[in-house]
Amino acid sequence: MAERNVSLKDISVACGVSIATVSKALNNHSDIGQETKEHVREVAAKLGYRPNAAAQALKTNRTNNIGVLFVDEANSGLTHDYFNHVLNSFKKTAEENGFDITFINGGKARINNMSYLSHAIYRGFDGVVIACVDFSDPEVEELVKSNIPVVTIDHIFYNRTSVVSDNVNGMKELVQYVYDQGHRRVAYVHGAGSSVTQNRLTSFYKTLQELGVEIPDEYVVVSPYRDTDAAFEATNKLLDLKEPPTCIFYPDDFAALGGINAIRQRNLRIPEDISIAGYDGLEIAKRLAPRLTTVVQNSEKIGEIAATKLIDLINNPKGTLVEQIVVEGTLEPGESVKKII
Amino acid sequence: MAERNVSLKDISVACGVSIATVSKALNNHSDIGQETKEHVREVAAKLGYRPNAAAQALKTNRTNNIGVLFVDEANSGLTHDYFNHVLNSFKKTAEENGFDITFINGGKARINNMSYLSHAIYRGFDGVVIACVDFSDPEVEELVKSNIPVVTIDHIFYNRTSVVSDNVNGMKELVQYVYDQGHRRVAYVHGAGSSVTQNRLTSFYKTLQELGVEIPDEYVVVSPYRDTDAAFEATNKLLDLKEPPTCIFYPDDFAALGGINAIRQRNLRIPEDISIAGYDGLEIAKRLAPRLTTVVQNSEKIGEIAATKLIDLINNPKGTLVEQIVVEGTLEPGESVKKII
DNA sequence: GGCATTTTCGAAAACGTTTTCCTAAAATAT
DNA sequence: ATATTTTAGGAAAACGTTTTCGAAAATGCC
Repeated sequence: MAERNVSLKDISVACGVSIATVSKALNNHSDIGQETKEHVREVAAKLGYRPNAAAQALKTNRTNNIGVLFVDEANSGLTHDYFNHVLNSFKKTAEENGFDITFINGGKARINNMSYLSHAIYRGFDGVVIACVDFSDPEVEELVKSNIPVVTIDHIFYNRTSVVSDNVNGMKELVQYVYDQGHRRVAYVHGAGSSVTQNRLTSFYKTLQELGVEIPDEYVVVSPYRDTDAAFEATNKLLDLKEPPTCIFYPDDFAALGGINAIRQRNLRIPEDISIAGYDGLEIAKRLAPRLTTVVQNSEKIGEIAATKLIDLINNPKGTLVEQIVVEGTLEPGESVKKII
Repeated sequence: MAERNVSLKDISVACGVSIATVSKALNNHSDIGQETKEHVREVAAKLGYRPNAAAQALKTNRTNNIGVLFVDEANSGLTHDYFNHVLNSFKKTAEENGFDITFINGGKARINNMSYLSHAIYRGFDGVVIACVDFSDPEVEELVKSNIPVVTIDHIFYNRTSVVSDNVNGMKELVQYVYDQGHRRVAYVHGAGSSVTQNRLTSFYKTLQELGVEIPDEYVVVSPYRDTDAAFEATNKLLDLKEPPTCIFYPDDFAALGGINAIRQRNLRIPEDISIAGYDGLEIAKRLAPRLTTVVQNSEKIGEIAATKLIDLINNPKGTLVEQIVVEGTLEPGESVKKII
């Protein structure tokens, strides 16, 4: 930080014009002559000028910066295999539109112990994307009620645009597929806690009901989302039943790994002895042997749409309508569900 | 953005003191009386004051913001399972120290087509962490030669502090382990391109040489890092040899999955018919059956140290010494290497 | 009570922009 | 030739802070 960065003033003295002229020339205003524009730009380039984001933000109230709220219970937002795909896609299209991305930090590690909203105001984010958090957190609510443009992912707030994966339809297809393979005794390891998993569970029940399949209460057991060890336990519980299921649904692919381990430990084979299905369509689902039957969520599209919508909102806060966008997933049959008869 | 945010001036009129006094009161300067301090703070809280980062940055030349350069060839930075663990850990300790994190965007999606350095200067990052990029990129070099505090991860630049995973020793232990299990015909799928994979390869050669094991040239085949399909092909090439290896090393756990698929496709069993080893220690390594023999890198520690060192550098640019920190990994024996004899 | 300190506070400049008006000159019209 | 319009550029305020320096008020000391 020894030498100062070159500023508009430096260019202005080098060019013999005013600061205003330099600013307007660089921003291509119409009230500056063509040759002065070119001259100013040349000198700016020669001097190695780079604009100062802080000064611009201070003056214009625009930062070209989007806040990302991406915290889950385990504080593992970035290592969450589904959400980091969403985020990566979000980041890509945000950057293509000239926006940077910075995290709104959570947990106890806050700057100055600021709330999410305070943090967003402090940094002057033009907009905020919320995903992968505890949506019942009052601080999230505070943020959602603010007048900062917000897009939520995989959760719907009244009066805010959101983009959600179609868990209802995805689960419906998955259940239908398993049913079509002949399974009637199906169990569900339910990853309680979020509207996402709740939607999946509800759809699970509803679809089976429509198909005329009844499932005993003990076929539905709760286990935290994305927790292989808990899924391991839950699976054992199911396998210990006097009449165990022929197929087990997991709340996510990762949890399915826990199930696989429990099953293998009993020297049972997948899918010959018992079938399983995951959800998410993570990379590993394809790579496992046997390939996991799952629903692959279109994380790329979700991130892209979220970014596009948020930027629309930023550029036109009043004129952009609030909407709920549902992104379809696709059933990936895999090999982990056996065809019965 | 309807209503203006409350500023120091608002507090100053509400309190009947000057702006300077308000600023000093909030920043706890010693030349403000205790009661005025308290009064100012009360009013500030009541009014819902939040500082303005842009104004502070403009005045102080500090942003409390760290730039993250995290781009790989496939532009999959965030979905890279090793690096997102590193980043997650980096983020955590940075935030604990009052720093935010924003990405320096790469690819063709640059704001105003700025170079990495320009972007960093534009945003006024207090420091930058570089990882997971093409380190031979001239733009990276430009950034590294600048006077912005920089810490690099898994790559060493002269005169910059770096924190690297000990790939040399890790690979040495892994080779030694495989050797101890009785393997003498070992092959290597080399993920060319980075100093990381280069170090692993070199260590592979060196350790075998020390052990008196010679390996034919065709036992080393190149394949891109983290590419399951390419690893699939590479594995097939190795299995087609008249005298195939008894154990295959992969450049990373992910690539190992490609190998597993190739092996399984031939109805060979792991490890009974052929042994394999990965590198990285990703979550999946533990979850595969059989559990993958690998070296687990201490991604959490790497991220934490990188953040700590960068912040040291930021807070004391002259007084902090440049160093290369090597973080040990740990051998995870797993079950994918068979004991011969 | 007078002097020297110490404490407490404020005026003002500065950081690097953008933008609103305003003016002077140049171009055009009459 | 004069009147009118257009074009090109500048002065200055403003955004919200921090910080320097100086001044006034309070306190200490004899």
